Amino acid sequence: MAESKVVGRDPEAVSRFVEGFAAQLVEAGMQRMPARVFAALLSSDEGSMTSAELGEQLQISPAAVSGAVRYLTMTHMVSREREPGSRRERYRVHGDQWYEALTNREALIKRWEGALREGVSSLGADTPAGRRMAETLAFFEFVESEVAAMMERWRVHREKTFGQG
Amino acid sequence: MAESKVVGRDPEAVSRFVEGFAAQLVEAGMQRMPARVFAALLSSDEGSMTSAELGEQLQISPAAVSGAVRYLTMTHMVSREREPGSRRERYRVHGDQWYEALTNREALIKRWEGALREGVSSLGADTPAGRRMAETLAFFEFVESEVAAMMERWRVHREKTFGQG
DNA sequence: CGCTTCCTTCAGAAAATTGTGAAGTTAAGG
DNA sequence: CCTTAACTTCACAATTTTCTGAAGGAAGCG
Repeated sequence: MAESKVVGRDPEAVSRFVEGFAAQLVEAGMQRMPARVFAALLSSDEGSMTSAELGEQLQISPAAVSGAVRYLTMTHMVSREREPGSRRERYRVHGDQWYEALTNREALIKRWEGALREGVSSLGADTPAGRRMAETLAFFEFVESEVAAMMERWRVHREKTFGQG
Repeated sequence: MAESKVVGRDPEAVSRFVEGFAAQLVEAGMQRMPARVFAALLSSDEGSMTSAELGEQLQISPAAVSGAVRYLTMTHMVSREREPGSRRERYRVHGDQWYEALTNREALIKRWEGALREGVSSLGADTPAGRRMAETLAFFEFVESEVAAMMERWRVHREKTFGQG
């Protein structure tokens, strides 16, 4: 289209993507509003939006934005910035920080490991069930150790493919 | 304790583990009943239980067992077996098949990739948002390719540690 | 120093999810 | 072939979750 440079973004196309991608995230277990907010940020050209912009695009109240953003910052998917000299806050999805958040179920896995350890000792390490749980525990420990290395390889791969972006 | 060989399993300790581990799985996004059923199977010495046994241990109706099991079999966390010459069904957690299910968000990731691809082309590969999404897409493709290799390394590691179990 | 703007918190209404009982279906065993 | 045991499906009730409007609080700007 001739107008592509200035208008560029067809709001309808953006919205379609946002809602579609958010729906996938919801199916993966994320709450609806955090998912929609995250998808909106991901599809913004700046990689960041203000609370008001989010509210308008998603047709939700400031309260809903606030709740979603609280969740997203707590899980490190999004960071908040103060626009200098303004009461406005910008919410930003960083280039790669959120990849880690998505895969980095660190705290979660730690707790699973704790629960499994307790299971092994309370059911007995010498019982069939105890052995099965010990093996499960070993699996998680293994994954944990591998993920760090994998993310490092990703960083290398990413730089090769996209430059230091 | 002297009775350890025959009684062995303190039902209360088992229940404590089951409910505790299930709660962790719930926090990770799994539905309550599937989580409880899965934890119960995991902590059983045979690695399998009948519908009736599950209903009794978890104090839930046959309908709830049925629903939970449907979910678990669909996600390949559990397999079902017919007890030969009986109407009873046994639900089993296999040694390692479920590890894969847990990490193998294959179908899910495929759909994310689809949604992202659509986003890249509808927002334009030459826009900042498009580039960000292309990079995200590359990340998922990278992870997908790495996970297979990681599971292979796990199998080797597992055999070394536990024998061919 | 007070006004205004923006964000957050809170209580409650609306909506979605979840588990049960009851009825229905399939298949073993006499 | 009929009986009966076991699992599944369905509709509904109860709980839980989710989002909103309204009130409250912090921070720039005149």
